[in-house]
Amino acid sequence: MLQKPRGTRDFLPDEMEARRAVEWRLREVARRWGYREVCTPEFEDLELFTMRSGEGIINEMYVFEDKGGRKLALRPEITAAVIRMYINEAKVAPKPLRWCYYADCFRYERPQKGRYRQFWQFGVELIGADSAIADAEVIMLASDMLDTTGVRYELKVGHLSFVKTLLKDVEPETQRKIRQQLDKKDFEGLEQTLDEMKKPDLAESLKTLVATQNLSEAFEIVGAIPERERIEQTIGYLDAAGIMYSLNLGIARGLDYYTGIVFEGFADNLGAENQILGGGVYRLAHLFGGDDVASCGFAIGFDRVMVSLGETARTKDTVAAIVCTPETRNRALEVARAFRSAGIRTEMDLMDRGFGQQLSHAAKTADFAVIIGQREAASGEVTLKDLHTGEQKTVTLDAAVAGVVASGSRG
RNA sequence: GCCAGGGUGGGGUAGUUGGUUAUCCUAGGGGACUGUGGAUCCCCCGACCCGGGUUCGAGUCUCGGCCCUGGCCCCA
Repeated sequence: MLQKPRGTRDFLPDEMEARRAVEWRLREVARRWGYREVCTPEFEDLELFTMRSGEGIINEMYVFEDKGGRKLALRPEITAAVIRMYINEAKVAPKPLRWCYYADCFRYERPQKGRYRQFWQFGVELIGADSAIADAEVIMLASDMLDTTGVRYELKVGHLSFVKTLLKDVEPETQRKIRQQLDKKDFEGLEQTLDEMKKPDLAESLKTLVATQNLSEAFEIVGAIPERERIEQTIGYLDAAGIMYSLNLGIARGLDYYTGIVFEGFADNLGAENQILGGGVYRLAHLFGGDDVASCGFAIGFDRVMVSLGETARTKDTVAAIVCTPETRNRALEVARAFRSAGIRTEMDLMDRGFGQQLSHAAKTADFAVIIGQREAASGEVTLKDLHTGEQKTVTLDAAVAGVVASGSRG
């Protein structure tokens, strides 16, 4: 038997409905904040991704050559494509741009819990607003969006300037290493690295920095930094808005293009792959030949959110099953159309089942049976049977539709 | 890329020291039933992940691969 490709998944209707429900809640929150949806190609020039991250990531991407010999890649993330799109199509649009997207991405990695080779991200990008309130808005939106999914999470907010300032005399390669060690709280490795550099005194400062929840203390450690006022303002807005977050100045993020505030969200009931959100302030456009516009954005790992939510109760469609005889089928089609026009999911027997079998099947798959036999066809009424309670009554078509609609709004 | 545990009808399972046509439940389809439902009875459908090896004989032993689950690594 043919298998689906490694790391991909099939979604049956129940799961799709659950996913769409969460997806639409996210979209609705984004809409309320003014973030409008965009869509970029599923594949891009390979260069778009290597320009930013280096050739190394080719190993972790789906890369292919098309019939014209172009080197292409399935998108491993969306931010680069959105910024390319901004430069191509929207450079002169009134700033700021508030965009969001929901899209699948592809990475060639070893699958495990919460990590798949095709996965979905819901993200936002705020382009062209370079201010404390802009940074705060994106973090507040992140918080709002995670809240609406119902997932239980922790939001960590940091800023790259602290560590960068402390390490400003350190060569880039070592900086990278130290930031990773900080991110992982690998203090032994950190001390070793600093010893090798003959700067053991830095270890204490760095360790205090990543542990502190106190912004003033952090500023004392690093001394004067130009971003101080903006950071204080951003944090001030978050506090005033009552956003639940914790300060974590050791957040490294993977990439060098982040320049300011960074933040990450973690689900509290997942295993190794528990990061469900990541984002920050970055400058990327100039890499792709655009202006040096400041942007701030984040992406939510949609699949991990769904894993974290688990088998939560799903909103179920109310289903009406039409039960009829061959002679009354035309009338039944008319009745079905009335139910569908009222927004009710309505299904008819397609297998020439007998009357009793239709009911038997309806009892398994529907909430209501709408019975149209000879008697109902003659009188112009329908018999509406509530399949949960067993109650039934013969009423007008309008009354039957109204009854089913009312039960749907109930619950 | 590394480590561990797995893979028998759609789902869940049994399968003895290797031994006939692979067990049971469930789901699905058909029938009985003929205008009131999940019952009952009958019938049908449908599986040993793939390939090599050992053997008279492999679901079972062995090797390789594929896939799944969890962890490491990485994480744009």
